[in-house]
Amino acid sequence: MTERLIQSIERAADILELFLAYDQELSVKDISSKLGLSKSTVHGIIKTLEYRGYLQQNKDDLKYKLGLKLFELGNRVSHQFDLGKIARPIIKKLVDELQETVHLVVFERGEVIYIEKLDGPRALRIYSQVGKRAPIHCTGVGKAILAFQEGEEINRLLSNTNLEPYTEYTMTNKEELINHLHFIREQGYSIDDEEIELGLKCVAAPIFDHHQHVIGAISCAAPKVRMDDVKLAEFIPRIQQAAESISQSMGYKTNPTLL
Amino acid sequence: MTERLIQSIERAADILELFLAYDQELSVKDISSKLGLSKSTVHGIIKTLEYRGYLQQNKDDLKYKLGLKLFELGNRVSHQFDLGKIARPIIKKLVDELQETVHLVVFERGEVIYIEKLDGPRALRIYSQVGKRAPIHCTGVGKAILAFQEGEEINRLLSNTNLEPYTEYTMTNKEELINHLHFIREQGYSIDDEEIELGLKCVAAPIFDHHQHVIGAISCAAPKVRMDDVKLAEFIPRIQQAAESISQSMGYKTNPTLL
DNA sequence: GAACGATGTTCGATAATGCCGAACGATGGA
DNA sequence: TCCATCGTTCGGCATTATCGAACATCGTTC
Repeated sequence: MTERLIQSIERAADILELFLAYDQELSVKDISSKLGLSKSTVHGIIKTLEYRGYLQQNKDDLKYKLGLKLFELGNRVSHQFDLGKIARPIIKKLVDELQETVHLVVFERGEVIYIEKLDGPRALRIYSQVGKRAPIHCTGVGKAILAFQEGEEINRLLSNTNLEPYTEYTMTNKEELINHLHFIREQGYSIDDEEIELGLKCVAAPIFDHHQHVIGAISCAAPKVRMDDVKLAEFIPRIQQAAESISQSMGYKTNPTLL
Repeated sequence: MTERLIQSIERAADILELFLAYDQELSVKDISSKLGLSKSTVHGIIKTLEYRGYLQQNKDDLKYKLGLKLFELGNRVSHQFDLGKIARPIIKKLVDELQETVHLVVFERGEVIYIEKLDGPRALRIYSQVGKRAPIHCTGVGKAILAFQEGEEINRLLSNTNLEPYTEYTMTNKEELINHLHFIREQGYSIDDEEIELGLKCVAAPIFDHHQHVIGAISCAAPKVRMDDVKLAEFIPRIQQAAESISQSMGYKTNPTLL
């Protein structure tokens, strides 16, 4: 596949995505030095993006930040997601039943992104945030998605990742992780036991589309102290059932030959 | 101001924004005919946008839709908005008090966009949607923002608008509207009485920043039947108070010489 | 208050590259 | 099987995005 990509659009994308990495206002100088482009080039791109509402300039310090047009577009994306629409009532019911925080993520192009988060009644401060990426190797949802990839996809995805240790319990050995993924695939759900954040435990199950491909996952997250074996035994079938019911709404048909 | 904008970025923006206008999947053909560009040009731009995650192709019908990268970026924008963060608890309190739906909008570059919406306990199906634009001439928030513009700004903004009638009560006469705006400015709040949707009544008040410029507005929306004069008299000071308290959090200082 | 530094903005020349038209490929329907 | 439709590739040309340098603007220092 010999792509012929358009340079200036890529540069515009580079600039926009710089704001994802830094999460602060950036000056022309900042951007040009970080990307290794001349000030005037960056200036031209930025002014175009500003003109179209993709960036906005702070009139006090002349620095730039992401603009409202992206808010508008981003919001439209979430409405496009049938998955979100279908899953919302099911997730709501799950939160009511389990009294804990539930997440919905989608998987696309090797990335796992939180698209819905419904807090349980009890407070829980955790990493996850709608719109942010989830690591694939140390979250319940990431591992659930990874485990159900077809063929060499697991290896491909893991070769692009460097198994960053978030806590002392994060699996950083590739062999070990792959074995663990096979186990997850057999049992049909995944557990994250303080692998991304100390004191946090999650149970997750994969969601499939009508092609039997994994398109996302849901998880229930709670402090480890509230997640004992009894609770776990109670939560697991609920989450699997919810995931299955979402999958069926996406057109997924249970295939007896697969398992 | 002799802008030197970058064509291919503008074209990319044109394509992305086409999805705002049509809200459906679009094919290469659709896009090229709607924009008057050759198929190959559109193809190049689209593939670049897809490569970067700004569009995604439906593998079944080869059509495109907005991609997850925009979701990620758009979500980051909303977090950038101090206004949203500051206003949320105040809005929540307002909904509790009034038991009706409250909106928060921002004003930027002539556009009014809903950035927060908190439903009251009683159901209410209305036009507004987070991320969508609000018309300026026939919504409470739009008129509140318009009324407090400086100098010739009102005329400039209205000259770009064609006062589209949404209902039989929408003001479509420019002179009449401008008089009405002066009145709103004097009384400090605006009312929308079935001007955008039959049966819907809103009260709105403007939000100012530390430069005394209007940066947004909040409104309370309810079915007209629930919004009688008694309720109105009760709601107006609450909404004005909430708006003022948000303004003060934004650094706004009440200026006695202004009123 | 003048000189300086740092950064944003403008401008002209040039080489790169994005654009179009035409051809090719793939798919589905008649 | 042929045809129609649409997505994709390719080569040549003219457009235009890029860079460096100059200019503007702001804040700071002495």
